[in-house]
Amino acid sequence: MKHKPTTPVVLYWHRTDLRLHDSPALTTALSLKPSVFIPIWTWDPHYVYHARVGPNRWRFLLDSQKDLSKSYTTLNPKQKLWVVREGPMTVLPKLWKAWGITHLVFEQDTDAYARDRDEGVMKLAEKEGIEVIVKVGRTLFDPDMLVRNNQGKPVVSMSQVEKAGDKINGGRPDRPIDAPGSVPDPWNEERMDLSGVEFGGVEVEGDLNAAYRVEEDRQYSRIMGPKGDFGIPTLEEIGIGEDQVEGPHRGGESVALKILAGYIEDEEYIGTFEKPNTSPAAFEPQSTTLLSPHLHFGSLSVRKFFWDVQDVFSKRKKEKKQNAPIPTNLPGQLLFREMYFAAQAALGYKFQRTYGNKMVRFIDWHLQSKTPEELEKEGPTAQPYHVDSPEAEEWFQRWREGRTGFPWIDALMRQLKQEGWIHHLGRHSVACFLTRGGCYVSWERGAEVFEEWLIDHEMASNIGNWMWLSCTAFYNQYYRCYSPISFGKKWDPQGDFVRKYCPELAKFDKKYIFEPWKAPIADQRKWGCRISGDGSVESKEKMQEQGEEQTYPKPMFDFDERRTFCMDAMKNAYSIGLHGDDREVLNGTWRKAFGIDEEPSKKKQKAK
DNA sequence: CAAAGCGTTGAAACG
DNA sequence: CCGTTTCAACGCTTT
Repeated sequence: MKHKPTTPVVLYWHRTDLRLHDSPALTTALSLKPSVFIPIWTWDPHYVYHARVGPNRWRFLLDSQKDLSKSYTTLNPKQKLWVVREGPMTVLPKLWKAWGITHLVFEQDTDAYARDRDEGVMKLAEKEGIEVIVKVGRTLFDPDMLVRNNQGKPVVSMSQVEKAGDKINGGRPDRPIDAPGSVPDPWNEERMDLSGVEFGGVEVEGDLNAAYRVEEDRQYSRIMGPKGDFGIPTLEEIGIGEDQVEGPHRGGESVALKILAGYIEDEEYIGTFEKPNTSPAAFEPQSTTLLSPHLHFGSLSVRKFFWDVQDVFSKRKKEKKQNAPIPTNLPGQLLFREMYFAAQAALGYKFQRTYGNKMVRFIDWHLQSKTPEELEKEGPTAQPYHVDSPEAEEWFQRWREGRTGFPWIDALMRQLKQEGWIHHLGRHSVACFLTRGGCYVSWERGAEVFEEWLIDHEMASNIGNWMWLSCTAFYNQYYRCYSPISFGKKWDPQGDFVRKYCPELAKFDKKYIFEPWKAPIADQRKWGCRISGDGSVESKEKMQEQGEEQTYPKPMFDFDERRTFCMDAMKNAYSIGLHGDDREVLNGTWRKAFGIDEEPSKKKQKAK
């Protein structure tokens, strides 16, 4: 039998659980009565260079880390969040050795990369004789358990989630746990110092976020950080200029708890909240809670959110007040999250893409992802998709940059880029527009843009929602299509939302605000903005030479024409009925099934 | 104007 | 006659 030290030296590994309240893993770690307790964050180069992360999310993460670190220091002046700069697989064994660690504790993570990483770490720890404790705390239910309760299949509907959830504690997640009132000391300064430990270096090749680095990247030089103090990275170290971070949304557990408490106080809001009735055009304040980024970084516990809302529901029920029903109410929103986590858990890496994914319908989109084999051949700097149509590529770029010429779409995309958040229904609008209701571009392109810009980016929810909106999984009523004109008018009848994010249209009458190209040229002149060109820098400059100060692009296509095209194409693709794991998709012969594998000359003949 | 698909239900068929 | 299986019809899909 192995000798167990009586005084545990506990390494607590924070990842997407940047909080002290309701953390089963942290509570367990402290219940070991550690003689030494070291809460760390590993600044993982995988996330830094190989996940798409825009400036707003970087700041949100740094906010969250700073807030947590401060909370630790408040509990114990010797404590903070100790940030180490290196990949976990190489740096953790160094820490175990240098600090004489006996226990490693962390919260179960959810996406495929994180689960692989954790499995690797656990194997290493076992070899080194470190005891590892993992607790579920990121979701209401253990996603693996939801899958097991659904006959091992990914859950694809709300009723399946409820049924599978009912088998766990009768559908009632555990109540939240209080934050600790104290934390033990780390080692003394001398023993904490890792100056003598060799820095392993990092692989920077294929940096997906290189475009944001306007300053020198100084994140990695030593394990203890450039200042040697285990400090939280700064935006300057990451190479991001302050002026790139425009959004108003800030991170941190104390911010999250304050926001939640504010909503909980408003019992009418909590009790009557129905997502479909909240406006995607509302800003300052927005119509939903905006707690999603806090759920992502774990600065808010989902169980705390769930039970605080349930308690308001119970109170209202006693008072004989109606509560909004599942799935449109707040708990329902959290259950959708569970559905996506469980689908991800069931499929692993395959969940993230079409290729090899049995749950996702195959559609002959433009800008299809390259296969893993193609990407392997082309190396880490490869373009991730095929440009099968220069026109579709142009549409995709214009969508991304908010210059489609449809003000509703452009306002949303600009809000997304500037602030890192848009309302759920706004996401529906732009996602439908890019895929089945406009551009007919692969949902995987859209998911990559959302991954980059959303401060609340969560792999499972992002991928799941893109499948939903593109009608490739979870949802299939492709004939229900969002119109960028009438849907905008419905939610923003005065056009205020459009005017805020497309300020060049600020003076346009509401009659034309969603279709500015229909405004007479005299009015366009009067309102100080000509509808012309494609919104690119070149096209704007050209107009300026002609004396037009401001321009807004013409619509990049006729929407009704595109809607008809897309619906016919979706109907065709549905009737062909391929899925991501079908042979034709894996070996590229799907083109034949769709009749687009022929030589161009043959195709022309056929068209006649 | 209709397009899809899942789960439920209840009647009919079956053994 | 009864219990079981099958299948078509129907209602519901967060927006």
